[in-house]
Amino acid sequence: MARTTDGDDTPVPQRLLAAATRLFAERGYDRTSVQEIVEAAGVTKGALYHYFGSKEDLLQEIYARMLRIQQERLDAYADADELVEKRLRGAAADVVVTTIDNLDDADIFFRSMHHLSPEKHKQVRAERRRYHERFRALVEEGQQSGVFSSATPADLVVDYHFGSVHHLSTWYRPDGPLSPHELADHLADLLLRALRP
Amino acid sequence: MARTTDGDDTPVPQRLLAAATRLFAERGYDRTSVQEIVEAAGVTKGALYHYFGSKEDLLQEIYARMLRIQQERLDAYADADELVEKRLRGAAADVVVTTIDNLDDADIFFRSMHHLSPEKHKQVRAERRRYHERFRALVEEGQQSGVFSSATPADLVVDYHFGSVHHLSTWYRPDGPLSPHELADHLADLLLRALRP
Amino acid sequence: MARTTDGDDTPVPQRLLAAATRLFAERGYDRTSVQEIVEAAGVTKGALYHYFGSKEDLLQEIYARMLRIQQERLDAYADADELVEKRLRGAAADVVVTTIDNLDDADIFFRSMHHLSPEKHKQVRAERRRYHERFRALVEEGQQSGVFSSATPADLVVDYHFGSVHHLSTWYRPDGPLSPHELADHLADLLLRALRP
Amino acid sequence: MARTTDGDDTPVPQRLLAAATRLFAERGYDRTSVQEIVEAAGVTKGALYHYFGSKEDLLQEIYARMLRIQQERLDAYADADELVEKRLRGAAADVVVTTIDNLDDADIFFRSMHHLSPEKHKQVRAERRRYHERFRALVEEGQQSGVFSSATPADLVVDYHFGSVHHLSTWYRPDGPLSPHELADHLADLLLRALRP
DNA sequence: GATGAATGAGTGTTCATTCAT
DNA sequence: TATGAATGAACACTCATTCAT
Repeated sequence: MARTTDGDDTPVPQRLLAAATRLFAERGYDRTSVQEIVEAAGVTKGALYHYFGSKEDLLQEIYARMLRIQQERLDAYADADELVEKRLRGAAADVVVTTIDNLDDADIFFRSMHHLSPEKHKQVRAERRRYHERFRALVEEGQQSGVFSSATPADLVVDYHFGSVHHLSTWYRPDGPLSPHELADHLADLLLRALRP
Repeated sequence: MARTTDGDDTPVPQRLLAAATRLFAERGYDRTSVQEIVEAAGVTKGALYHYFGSKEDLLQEIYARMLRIQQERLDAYADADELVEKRLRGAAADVVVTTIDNLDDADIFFRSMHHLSPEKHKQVRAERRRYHERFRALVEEGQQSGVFSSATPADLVVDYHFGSVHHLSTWYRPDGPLSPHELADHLADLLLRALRP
Repeated sequence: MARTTDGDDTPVPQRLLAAATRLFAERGYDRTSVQEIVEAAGVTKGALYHYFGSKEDLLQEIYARMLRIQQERLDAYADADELVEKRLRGAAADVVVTTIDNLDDADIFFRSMHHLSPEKHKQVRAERRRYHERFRALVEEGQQSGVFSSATPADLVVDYHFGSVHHLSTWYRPDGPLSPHELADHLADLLLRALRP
Repeated sequence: MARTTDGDDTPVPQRLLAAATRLFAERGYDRTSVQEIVEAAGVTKGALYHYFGSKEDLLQEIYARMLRIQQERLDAYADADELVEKRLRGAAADVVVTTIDNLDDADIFFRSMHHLSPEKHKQVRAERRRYHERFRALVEEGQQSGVFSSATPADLVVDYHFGSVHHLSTWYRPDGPLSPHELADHLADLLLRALRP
C-alpha cells in the first residue's frame, strides 16, 4: 500500500465528507455506520479518526460548509444595488436553486440537526438565525418603504417561505415538469405576491 | 405487585403510544430505545410486544392516527357549504392550529417517515397524497372560477403552504407573541394573498 | 365460541401432540415456540398448560409414545415361534418400515434428546437400552447356536444396524426408487449377510 | 490489560472455533449462547464479530474444516495402489478412527446441520454428497470386478456404513473395552463381510 | 500518517411461563 | 376448563471509539 493512488486523487478528508454526505442523506445519520462511510470513501477507520474527532464532527463539517455557502449567496443578493423587491426576489429564488443543487445537504440539515450535541446544535441554530435575520431585514426594508404589505410580521413571512424551501427534498422530483429555475421563479413569485400591498 | 394501580389506569396500548410519541419527538426515533418507551409507560418490554409487533409498528400507529384526524378535518372544511375562498382559508388555518395542538406528532411525521419500512412508507405517502389532492382540488376550484390567480400551478401552491406548516415544529414557540389562532390566521392570510388575481 | 367445534373433534391433548410432533421435526425443538404449537393446534396457551406442565413435557410424551410402540413391535417379532435368523430379519426389517412410517418421530428422537432435562433424558436412555438389549439378545442367541458368526461382538452389530436406521430421516427419500419394504429388506439383508459365519 | 498473555497465545479465531466446537457438541447449537462462546474463548463479543459474521458462520467453519479433512483422508485411501477390498477396508476403518478423534465435530455435524441457512445447508450437503460418491465408487468398483456382492445397491451399502459412523457420538464410550482401532476394525469388518459374494 | 484488532455498552426482539378472571 | 395480558430474563448482534504497532 503506502502512497494510496486508489484511482482517486481527491484528498482523504474530502472523500470522507462526500461519502458521509451521500450516506447520511440516503439512510440518515444514525443508520449510517462509520464502517460504511470509510468503505465508501475507500479508506480505513483509522484514517477517519485521524482527520475527524468523531462521527459527529463529520456532520458538523457538513453543516458548516452548507451554512457558509448559503450565507455568502444571500449576502451577495442582499447587498446588490437593486430595488428591494428585486433583491428579495433574487435571494428567494436563489435559495431554491441552491437547495435543489445540494438536495443531499438540505435533506441532512433538517433531518439530522438534533443529532448534534447541544453545543454544536446551538451554534448551528445561531448561524441559521443570522441567515434568517438577513432575509427578514430585506422584507422589513420593503415593508417600511411601503413596497410590501405590512399585514404579516416579517418573521412569519420568512418562516413561511423557508418552510417550503426546507421541504423541497420531500417533494421535489428532478424528473418533474419544472426545471429548478422555473420552480424557483414560481416560489419567489408566490412570496412576492403574498407581499403585495 | 398485586393490583397494579400505577397511578394510571389508561389502557396499556395508549400509554405506550403516548410515551412513544413524546420520546420520538424529543429525541428522534433511532435515539429512542424500546427500553425507554416501556419505562416511560410503566410497563415491561413483554407488554409492548404483546400489543405491537415491533418498534416500527408504534411509529406506524402514530402516523395512522394523525393521518386519520387530519383527513377528517380537511374533509369537513372542504365539504362545507361556503364560498371557495372561505373554505380554503378555513382549511389552511385549521391545519395550522391542529398541527400546533399536536406538535409532537407533526415533528415525528416529517423527521421519521424514512424509518418506516418501504411498504409502510409507501402506504403513508399514498394517504398523504390523498390529503394533498383534496387540498389542491380546493385551490383549483378557485382558480377555475377566477377567484384565485392561476399564475402558479395549484400543486406548487399546496406544497408551498404545507412546507411552512410541516416546519412549525421547528420554529413555533408556544411562548411566542402570537396565539395558535393568530398564527393560523396570518399563515392562511399569506396563502390567500398569494392567490389574489 | 364455547363448545369448540372447530371442524376438528380430536381431543385437545392429541391435537397438541400432533402439532408439536410436526413442528419439532420441521424446525427443531428450540426453534418451535409454544405459540406456534398452540396456533397449529387451534387452541390457546392456557389450554396447553392445562394439559401439559411444560413444553418439555410435550417432547417427553412424544418419546414415550414412540418407545412404547417400538418396544411392542420388537417384542412381537422376538417372541415369535420361528428360527432365530427369521426373527432377527423380521425385527430388523420391521424397525426400518416403522421408522419410515413415523419419520417425524424418528427425526425428533435423535435430534432433540438432549433437550430433555437430565432425569428425563436418563429415563429415555434406559428405555432405549431395554430395546437395544432385546435386539442384542437375538443376535447373541444366533451366535451361540452357531448360526451367526461371532467375529463381531453382538453389541457392535446392534449399534451398526441401528446407526443406519436412526439416520433414515437424513437420507431416506419417499420418492426414491425403493419402497419402504424393499429398503427394509435390503438393510435386513445387509445385517444378516454380515452375520454369516 | 496491557500485553494480554491470557495464558494462551493461540490466535483468537482458533480459540473461538475451539470453544464453539466444544460447546455446540456439549449443549447443542441453539442452547449455546454467543456470550458463553466468547467467555470460554476469553475474548469479547466484539472480537468474535470481528472475525465471524455470525454465530452461524462459526458453525459453517466447523463444517468446512471437517469436510476438508475427511475428503482428504478418503481420497488418500481411495487413490492408493492396492486391491479394492483393501482400499475400501482402509477407508471404512479410517473414517471411524477419524470420527472418534473428532467426536465433537461429528456430533455437531449430524445434530446441527439444519441450523444452517438454506444456502449453506445446501452447500454442505453438496460437499457431503461428493464424499459419499467417492466412497460409493469404491464399492461399485468391487461389485463390477466381482469381488463384492451386488445383492445390495452400492448407495445403500454406503448409507448403511455411514449411519453407524455418524452415530458413534451417541454410543461410543472412550472408556469402553475397545480401542478406537479395534472398533474401527470391527466395523470395517462388518461392512466387508456384508459385501462378501 | 495510517492500520485493524479489540472493546463494552447498547440495540430490538423472543419466549416459556404465570395468574387473575 | 380455558383465556390472554403481562412478566423478566435471555438472545444475537451492532457500533463508535481506542490504541499498540
